Amino acid sequence: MNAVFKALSDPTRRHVLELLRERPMTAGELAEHFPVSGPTMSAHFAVLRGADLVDVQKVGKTVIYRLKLSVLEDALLGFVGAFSAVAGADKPAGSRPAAPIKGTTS
Amino acid sequence: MNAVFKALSDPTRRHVLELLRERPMTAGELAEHFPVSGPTMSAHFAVLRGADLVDVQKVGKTVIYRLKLSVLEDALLGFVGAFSAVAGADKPAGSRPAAPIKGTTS
DNA sequence: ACTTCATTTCGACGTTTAGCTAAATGTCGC
DNA sequence: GCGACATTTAGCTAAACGTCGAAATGAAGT
Repeated sequence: MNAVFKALSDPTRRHVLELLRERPMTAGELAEHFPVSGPTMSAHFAVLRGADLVDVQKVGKTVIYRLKLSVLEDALLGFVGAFSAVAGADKPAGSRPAAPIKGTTS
Repeated sequence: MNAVFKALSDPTRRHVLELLRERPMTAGELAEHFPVSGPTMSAHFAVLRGADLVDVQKVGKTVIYRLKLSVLEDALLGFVGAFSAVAGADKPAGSRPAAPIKGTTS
């Protein structure tokens, strides 16, 4: 889960995931959307694989990347869900900040 | 928004936000939860401030940090919301992956 | 077999980051 | 004003990161 947030910390990788949201794409197809070198993109893909955010399928001489939506959701919604009552994520009842620390607003 | 994901990429900072979810806390109070030095924590706080994820209030010789939930939600839910139909985040209708690329699962 | 194409691995480089200690800043009680 | 306390700033080191070009791998096509 730490790996997911690490993977998400780079704009290029987030953009890759957004592209993958529409449809699976090959490495080269994805790479066309970015002004960086092939090896750089390959490194980004490796990070996404390491976070288990994508599925890989080798087809001939191309590699198809496919988004693993559930992993993204589990990490992101699991985290935000703990903060606010949203997304069906079951969060503890006592989530409403009430204790005004020690001598703050008084 | 990139700053938010960057801030979230560190486990310590995520944990700080989780602590802040319960109630506002002072820098020292937060720092007690982590095995790192004060200055290191201060640097983490600076990142969180830079991402606008916390509000700061100086009270006497202490500094109170307060979670800015809406910023967290905007970034996180805005991102996940674009992927799946969840959290009331309005996402485009054509989000269902349908095009099976070229010669994939066939 | 040889070439070509798609992608990854390797080795290097510059930047960023998390961590530290020491020192500075600011606030309180005396 | 002085000393104690809370926090930040400054200056540093080591590790991690994003990027590259060159080389390696692997699958077709000829």
